Amino acid sequence: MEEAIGVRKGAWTEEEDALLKEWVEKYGEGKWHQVPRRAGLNRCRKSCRLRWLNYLKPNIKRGAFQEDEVDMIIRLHKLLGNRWSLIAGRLLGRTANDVKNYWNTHLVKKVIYHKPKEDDPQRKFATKMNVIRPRPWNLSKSSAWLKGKATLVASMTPTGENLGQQSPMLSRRNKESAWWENLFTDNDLDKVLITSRSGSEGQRDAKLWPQNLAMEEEQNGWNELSVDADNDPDKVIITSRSSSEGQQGAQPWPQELAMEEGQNGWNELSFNEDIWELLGARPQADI
DNA sequence: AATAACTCCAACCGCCAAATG
DNA sequence: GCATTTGGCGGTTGGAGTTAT
Repeated sequence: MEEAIGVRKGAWTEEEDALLKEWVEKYGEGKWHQVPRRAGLNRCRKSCRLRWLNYLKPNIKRGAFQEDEVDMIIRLHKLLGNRWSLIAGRLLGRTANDVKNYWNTHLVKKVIYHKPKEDDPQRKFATKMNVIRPRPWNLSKSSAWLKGKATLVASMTPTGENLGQQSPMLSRRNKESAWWENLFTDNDLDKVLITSRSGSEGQRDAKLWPQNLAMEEEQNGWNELSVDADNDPDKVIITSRSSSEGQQGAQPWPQELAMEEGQNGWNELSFNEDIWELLGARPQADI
């Protein structure tokens, strides 16, 4: 099944790099299973792919991370979690491995999300939320959603009430596809909104964007993600609360970053703004 | 100068989902 | 519908280089 016995491991030699580079430049990326044999490399397909993506691919940026890159990593990590490939996709010339390594060696100790104290009286109102794990997907002729077979809208209230028709077969990728679809569109805004809120209770004010970013669900309850007004990335708060506890309208408070899959909460968000614009980033072209 | 401790990063590993037969 | 193959991802590790003692 997997790789053949006796393949080389460890650091790549210049000769191996040259062979791999030559093959990819000639035949293009992909078909990695063919690469070792046809390029004359005694390496596994995964090793070839990784070597190309992380080292040999043109336009890969080397050297220290710039201040703006670090800031972007921190902000995107707060939004996306350990989705290194997605984060790297927003940083020109950086690979997912670079970003991951940088995070693990430089940032993981520095960046601490707000955590509620054990005796925080408001802690009990916290509800666990579904983690939204968007993944890049490729359009395929067999994609169910493309054929209109998949139910993309599968909203749930924080109390677990299913608002839409959620197929039991709705895979994680389907959910993520839905997330991405809605990321750049403003449909279904009456179901789930991501919007800005003014400081006053319940008011929305798009002009204040992005001072205070909130996700609201106009159903039985609501959850929110907020960004502090002083734009200090270290003060970004990801929080949730349940209106069923009678706390709707209270000022946001730091909550445990408790976004977990399979719990009650929202499954889908709709952004009526370009989130990358808000983050000060533009999607990069493939590197 | 020797070596222990630490840092960094390239590479490997295991898992998952989509594609394919 | 099922089994296998493939591509891709995030987590982890090993070793080279650097710094501290």
